[in-house]
Amino acid sequence: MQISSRFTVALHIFSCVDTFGDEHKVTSDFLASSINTNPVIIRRILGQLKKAGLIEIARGTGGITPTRPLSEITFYDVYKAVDSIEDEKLFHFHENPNPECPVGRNIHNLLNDKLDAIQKAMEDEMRGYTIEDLHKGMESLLAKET
Amino acid sequence: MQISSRFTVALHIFSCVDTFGDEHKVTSDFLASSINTNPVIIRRILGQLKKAGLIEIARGTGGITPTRPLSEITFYDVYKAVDSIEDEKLFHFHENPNPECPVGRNIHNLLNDKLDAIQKAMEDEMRGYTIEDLHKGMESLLAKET
DNA sequence: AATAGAAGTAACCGTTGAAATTACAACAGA
DNA sequence: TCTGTTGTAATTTCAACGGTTACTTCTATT
Repeated sequence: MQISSRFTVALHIFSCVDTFGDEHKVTSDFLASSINTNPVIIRRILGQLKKAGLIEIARGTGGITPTRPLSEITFYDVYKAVDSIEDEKLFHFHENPNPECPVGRNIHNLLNDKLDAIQKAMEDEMRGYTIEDLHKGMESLLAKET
Repeated sequence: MQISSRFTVALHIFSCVDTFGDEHKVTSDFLASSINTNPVIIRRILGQLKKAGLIEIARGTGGITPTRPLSEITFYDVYKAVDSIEDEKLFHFHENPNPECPVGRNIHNLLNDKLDAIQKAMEDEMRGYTIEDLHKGMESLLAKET
């Protein structure tokens, strides 16, 4: 099972905004063309990023602005914004194990902190990468293109 | 998006085998009852664990045997066995970004190693927990039950 | 004030994967 | 041979994702 592409699409969006935002406006149509998807898909993801307080969106005229310095927006922030439901854990249990079975009634409690630790390890690594890292990496790649 | 319950179900199976395996045989029907699901679901997961070389299954008579010491079976082994497809990464990209867009043609390459590092952080943490840990933890919980 | 460009959003579709279920074939031990 | 159990195919239901159309709302510009 894979994490939905909304996450990588959101990072793609940030990269476009950082790279092109100064020269011309970055609209959902433009982004959809770069990513090769539908503008509505983009708008839905933009809506999630906005709802999470990561960007502001200018209506009518178009244009996307991060609300804080790029170095303060981590991959984790983006992930949480587009790819998680309130209180949803990464792992999930089969519902209603048999309480009459000793294992059944204890397994949830036994696994919980271990699974949380695994999820936390992933999220901590995510916190180690910022949109600024992404921006600099992209600049470096583009400089190499000739 | 969540990782499928096959992972926690597989851990539940191991816990049952460890806890009850000496006293009576642990069949797919018994496991299905403890987990509260269908025996066929169990058999399919058992098939994956067997295919991965983690257990052996006695046909006809029933009975599940781990193929190596419990301390040498990690959560990662179980996860890989039941919840991943050959060469499938945890994250995935939207297919075919626009090669005419500078960001579109570089984003994949730019993100790849970062996403791999995040996935690896999760998997490394998974390697830190073994079926033996699980077994001991369950014994401890059961001892506390009175 | 009217217009044009763009975001917001509802409604619907097709595809995919998970979980569940039924049914039956294959196998091993008594 | 009979019985219990695994192996597996076929089917169903459901939810989520990605895609698409169509329309409304908003804002800058003319």
